[in-house]
Amino acid sequence: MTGKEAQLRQFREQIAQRAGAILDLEVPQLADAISDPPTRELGDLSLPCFQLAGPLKQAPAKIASQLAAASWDFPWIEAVETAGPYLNFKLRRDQFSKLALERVEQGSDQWGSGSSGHGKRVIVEYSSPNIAKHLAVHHLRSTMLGQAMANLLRCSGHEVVSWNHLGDWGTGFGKLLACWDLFRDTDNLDDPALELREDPVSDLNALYVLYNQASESDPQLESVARDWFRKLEAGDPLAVERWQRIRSVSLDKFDAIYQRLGVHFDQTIGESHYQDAMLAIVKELEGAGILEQSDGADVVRLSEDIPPLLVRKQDGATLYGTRDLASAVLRHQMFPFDRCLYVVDAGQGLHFRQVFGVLKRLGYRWAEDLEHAEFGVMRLQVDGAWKKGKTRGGQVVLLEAVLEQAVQLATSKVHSKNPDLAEDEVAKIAEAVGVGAVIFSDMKSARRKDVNFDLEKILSFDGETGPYLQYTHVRFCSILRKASDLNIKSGGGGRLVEADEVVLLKRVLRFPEVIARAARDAEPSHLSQYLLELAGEFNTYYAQHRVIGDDLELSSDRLALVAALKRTLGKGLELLCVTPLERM
RNA sequence: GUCCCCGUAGCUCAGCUGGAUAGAGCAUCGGAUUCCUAAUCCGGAGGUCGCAGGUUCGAAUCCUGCCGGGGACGCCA
Repeated sequence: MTGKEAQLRQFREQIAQRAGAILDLEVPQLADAISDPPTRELGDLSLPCFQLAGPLKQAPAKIASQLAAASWDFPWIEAVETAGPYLNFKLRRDQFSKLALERVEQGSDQWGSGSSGHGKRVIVEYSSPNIAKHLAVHHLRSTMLGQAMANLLRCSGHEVVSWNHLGDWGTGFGKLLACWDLFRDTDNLDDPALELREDPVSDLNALYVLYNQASESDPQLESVARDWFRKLEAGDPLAVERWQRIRSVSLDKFDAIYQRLGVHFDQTIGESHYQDAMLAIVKELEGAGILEQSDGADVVRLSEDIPPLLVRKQDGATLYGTRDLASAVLRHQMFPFDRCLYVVDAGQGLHFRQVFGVLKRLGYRWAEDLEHAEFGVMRLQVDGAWKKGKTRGGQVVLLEAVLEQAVQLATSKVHSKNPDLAEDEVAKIAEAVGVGAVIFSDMKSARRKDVNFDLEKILSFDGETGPYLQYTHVRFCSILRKASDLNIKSGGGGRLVEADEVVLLKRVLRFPEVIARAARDAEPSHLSQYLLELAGEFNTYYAQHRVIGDDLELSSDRLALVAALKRTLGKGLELLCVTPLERM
């Protein structure tokens, strides 16, 4: 509850409540209407009176004057003035800054967290790569957006189950299982054993390519692969063992990268897990009488503007959609949820509408709580033009390679900026800066927008970037370090009377609201944008004022402001999986 | 053809539930470093918010139509 109290909203609500009392009028959402005036000269908070005009049958400007004439005896209000239909409040800065800092302090480690999700459970599905392949840059979107959403939801009080829906099943794996025998002379996967290799996934990929080349001249190979997959489905011990090993080395590789990115899953359940559940769901569809035959396949019809969902092929095999139906049912059994997010690219929009639609037809009320948190495609530069990055044609850019490049560049930059640092510290900082730059660039703008993966831009580290935020955080830390050396303690804030100090405090107090909104909309960019604004405002302030100066008491109050900013930016960066740094 | 997403400065994007003069970054031009990190800051230039209607006291924001870009549309995932 501390979190909820420590918001700018509390100040707005007090104003709204008083306005209602003066006018003897109930206006439910009045506090939401209170915002910032366009210029500082006009005041610090503003209440537009348009909405009040209707119920009161008076001109907005007249209502504003009436309100201005009444008593506003809050200790933190200095003056109330009208500007036409707007009622503008000037804050009493000494009081306001004191209250504001107190509220951040009350939040302590919980600063930013709220209670909007209290008692609610959310499942977030994201990342969901295919085993036996490398994570590529295009996996970054789902992985980081999903992790940030999970963090934001958790921070706003939800119980979150993060879910990795692994692509670990399908006829394609038959080929890999066959490779063990087919290419013994080229690469015997038991010698050295897959698990002991430096890069087992690359070796598997190489064999996969060999297989596809071979099958062009020898069509028989296709059926060999099918046989192996059939064996796998039937539970043949050798097939299962080989598949397990592929799965296991793949997961090890994923985990290494997930760890670098700050990504963690509560559940890693692959498509292989739904064999029985799929049979059950098909039976259920039959029982409900909504499974129909169409061209020899089984489909479920939906409303007019959506094509039917294909549940079973002519040969009786199940499909992607069947798996998603089964998975949704199982999820709800395991963790009855209030909301279930699928962080999957926008191209799957129709697919999810179909799956959700079928579950609704089955009468599952929780189907309303399924949500496709779609995002735009990542495009790569190919011959000067931006193209969707697909695995075809070997054009895939490995995520690890991108991270390496970013870290390398960061390393040389740290060296030149800070030559005195120890080597292991440089490595740590460069890792955080390089990886942070890549992550932040992906979460800076609205998730629905397509993004061009512009490595040059990502590695520029200037302007609205992850490193910019980290640098700002480093400034906070430097100031606090210096103060600590000089033995200056944080003050209560009563001397923060500069206009830009009020701006900064208002910004800080908005933090919990921003998190709640970002969690509600499953939109990490709300937080990214907020942090950029906070950093920008501070850096402007920093250029004009000294925090630690001759006036000891003023210094200690400004230190408290810096501490509040540091707490806010630090927490915000963590939520976005960017590491806040002490130096760089 | 049907459906979904997008269209704001040269480029990349913010703009909350409609509110006062539409904001950043990059690029460009000019400036700031005896002092808490210049990965920063300040200033200049740059916009009929795709177009046309409508709703409203008020529209970049909501509704309709059109134009442009991207994507998806049954036996892949």
